[in-house]
Amino acid sequence: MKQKMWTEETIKTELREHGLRATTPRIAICLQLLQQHCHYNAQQLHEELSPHHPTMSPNTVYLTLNQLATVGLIRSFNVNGNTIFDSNTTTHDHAHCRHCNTLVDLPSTTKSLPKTPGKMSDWALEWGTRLWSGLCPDCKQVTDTTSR
Amino acid sequence: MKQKMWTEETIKTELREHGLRATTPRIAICLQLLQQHCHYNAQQLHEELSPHHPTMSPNTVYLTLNQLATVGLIRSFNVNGNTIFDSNTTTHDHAHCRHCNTLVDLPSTTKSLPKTPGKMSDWALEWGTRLWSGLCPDCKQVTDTTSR
DNA sequence: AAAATAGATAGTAATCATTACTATTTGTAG
DNA sequence: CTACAAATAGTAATGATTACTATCTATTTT
Repeated sequence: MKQKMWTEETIKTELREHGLRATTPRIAICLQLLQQHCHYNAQQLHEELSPHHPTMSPNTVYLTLNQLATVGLIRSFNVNGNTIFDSNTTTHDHAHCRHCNTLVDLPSTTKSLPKTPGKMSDWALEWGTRLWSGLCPDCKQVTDTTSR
Repeated sequence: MKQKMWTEETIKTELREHGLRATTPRIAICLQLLQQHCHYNAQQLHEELSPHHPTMSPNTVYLTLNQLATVGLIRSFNVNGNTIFDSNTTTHDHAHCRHCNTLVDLPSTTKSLPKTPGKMSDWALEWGTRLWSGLCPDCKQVTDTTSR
C-alpha cells in the first residue's frame, strides 16, 4: 500500500489539474479523505468536518464527493444502498459483514484489471471492485452460538 | 449457464424448504424473477406484475425480494444506489455503464469463490460479485465523437 | 373438514439519503 | 483589481425503501 503524502499544496495542484477550483471546502474534504485511508459516506465526512467548518453544508460534501469520484481522484461504490467513498484508488476488493455492516479492504483477487473484461472488447471498462458478503469474525461467533 | 426450469410446483416446494409460505404474491414474484434471467429492481418487478396482480402492493414486493435474498434464493447488490435483484446465484461479475446505466453479466474472474478470501480466515464469506464500471459500446462511441 | 394461529399482505404514513434550486459568495484569468 | 464563471449554503423537493397496523390467508391442529 503506497501511501502518497498529501499536503494542502499538493491537493490544490491535484484539484486544478482535474479542472476543479481549489476552494476551502474542497481542500478540507480532500485532506480528510485522502489522508485517512478508510471508507466514508457523505454524512460521516460531513460530521467529521463540521467542527472545524461549521458552515459547510452537507450539500457541498455530496457534490464534491461526486465530483472527485467523477474525475477519478477517489472511488465510489455502493454497499447495501449506502454510497461509500474510498480514497484508495488501487484495485482491491471489499468484505462486508451483513450483520454488523463492517467493511474492510481485501487484496484484489485479480490484479490485471483490464484483462478479464477484455473479452467484452466493445466495453471501455475503467475500474472494478469486488464485494464479498458474509459475516465478520465477531458476528460469525454470535450467530454460531445463538440461533440455528 | 444451466437454466433450472421453474414451475409453480417447484417454486412452492422451494419456498417451503426455506421456511417461507407459498403465497400467491410470492409465487408470482418468484415465477417472474426466476424464469427470466435478468436484473430487476423492486419497482420494475412491481410494474411487470401489476397488470396480472392489481392488488399487489409495492411493499410486498420489497419485503419478498429481501426475504428471497436472505434465504439465498436470489442475490441482491447495489449499483449506483439502485438495489438490483438477480436470480442468477452462480458466481459472476457485472459490467455497468456509467452513462446509460446498462447492466450486463460477465463471467466471473474468480470461480473459486471461497479460496481467495480464505486468507482472512476469520471471516465467513458467503458470496461475492465484482462490479466493473465504464462505458458500454454505444456510449463509448457517443462520448468519443462528441465532447473532449 | 373446520377451527386455530402464526405469518403475510395491502395500504398508508414515515424515514432517510440524495438531489434540485437559487441567491450569494469566491477563485481565478485577464 | 475587475469581471466572470464556478462553487457554496441553505432550503425545499425527490425517490426509494421501511415502519406500522388492521385484515387476510396458508398451514397446523383438532
